[in-house]
Amino acid sequence: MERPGLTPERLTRAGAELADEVGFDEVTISALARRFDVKVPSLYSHLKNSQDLRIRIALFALEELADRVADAVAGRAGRDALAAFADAYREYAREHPGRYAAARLRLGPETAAASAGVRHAQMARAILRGYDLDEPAATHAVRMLGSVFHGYVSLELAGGFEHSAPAAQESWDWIVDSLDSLLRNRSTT
Amino acid sequence: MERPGLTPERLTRAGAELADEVGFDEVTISALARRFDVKVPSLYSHLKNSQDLRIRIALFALEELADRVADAVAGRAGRDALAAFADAYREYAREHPGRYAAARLRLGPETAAASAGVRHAQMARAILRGYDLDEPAATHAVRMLGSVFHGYVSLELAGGFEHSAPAAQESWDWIVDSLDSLLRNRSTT
DNA sequence: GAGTTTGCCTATAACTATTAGGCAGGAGCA
DNA sequence: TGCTCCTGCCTAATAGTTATAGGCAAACTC
Repeated sequence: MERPGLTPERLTRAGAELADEVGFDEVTISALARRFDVKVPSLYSHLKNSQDLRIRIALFALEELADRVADAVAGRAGRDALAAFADAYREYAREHPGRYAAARLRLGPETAAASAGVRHAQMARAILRGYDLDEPAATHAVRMLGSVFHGYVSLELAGGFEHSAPAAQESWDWIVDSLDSLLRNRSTT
Repeated sequence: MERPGLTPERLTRAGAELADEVGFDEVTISALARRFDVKVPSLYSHLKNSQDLRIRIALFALEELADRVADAVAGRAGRDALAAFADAYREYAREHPGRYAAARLRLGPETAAASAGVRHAQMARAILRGYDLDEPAATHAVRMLGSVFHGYVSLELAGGFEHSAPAAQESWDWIVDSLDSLLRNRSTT
């Protein structure tokens, strides 16, 4: 009898793929066991429970997304950086809807503090360095950017813009443009 | 044996209350049956299945929220209307987190078209009348407002602003203010 | 090569969703 | 008042998911 060689990492990765295929809410220990052709209780040697699986997928997605965003904004500044930042989020969500949903999972304070969520916040602040905002405006702006991007992406994923003109891409460009000029207007210089 | 007098409407309302207490995802046919002190299969005379229950709660929440928003913006225009619109959403979400989550349930095209979701879109457009935007800018703006408000509220409900200064209310005011000036700048007049 | 550990297994129990079919009490009619 | 019917909640049964306990054999350790 060949051992499938289960590990928390492999299970997490497979869980992320499963999430993209069937939706994060549909990620279940049972489905994961089926995918590895293994009985359900076998997974409990590697995962505490199904919430543990969800959290692992969330942390994995946060890391992966942070890497992508970091890569996208590297070497850019100002409007360019803002657009790269925004597009990185949107593209990740479109490519990996299940992982994106996972990244929105509510984490406990300790878990959140140890997650790549911290990098996300740092990168958002870095983007804003190009706009010369002082506190508390910079914090407000970070929150606004997070809200717009997350809100737009989740409405788009929910199909909100599917059956109406203009295309989602056009509104996205318009919004990124608007945010750029808004932030420039709010600049202290 | 007294009959509890179940109806789809009573079940929907109780489901909405349950959602606010335990979260929309935790709303279950079983929990609802317990709440009415009735056996689980009894509910199937009134509800097609658990997805049907979810959809009913979603439609109920959309109606209730639309009523609130309509009430809030009545007789207002411009910045005033924008703030009232925004606050109505945020307050509803804070007061009824489960119902708010329900209102974000993905509905089928036919169901969505027959829901109060249509009124929401109309109200957003009405707010923008005060800013003289032409198409397609008006549509872009509707999408942006929806994104910001939904994004902010869902990040706030997820606890994203809990452990950092400044208070969520301050950022909210700053954002509404910023959107107002952004829209005025984009005005055609 | 014996002993130990690891990793997947069977068995079991609880909860949820769903369907089928039964029974009793209230509504309508004589 | 008595009969019938039908509505509304019931019991019974099946299936899927989560979770725990304990077994057994393959794979490391020395």
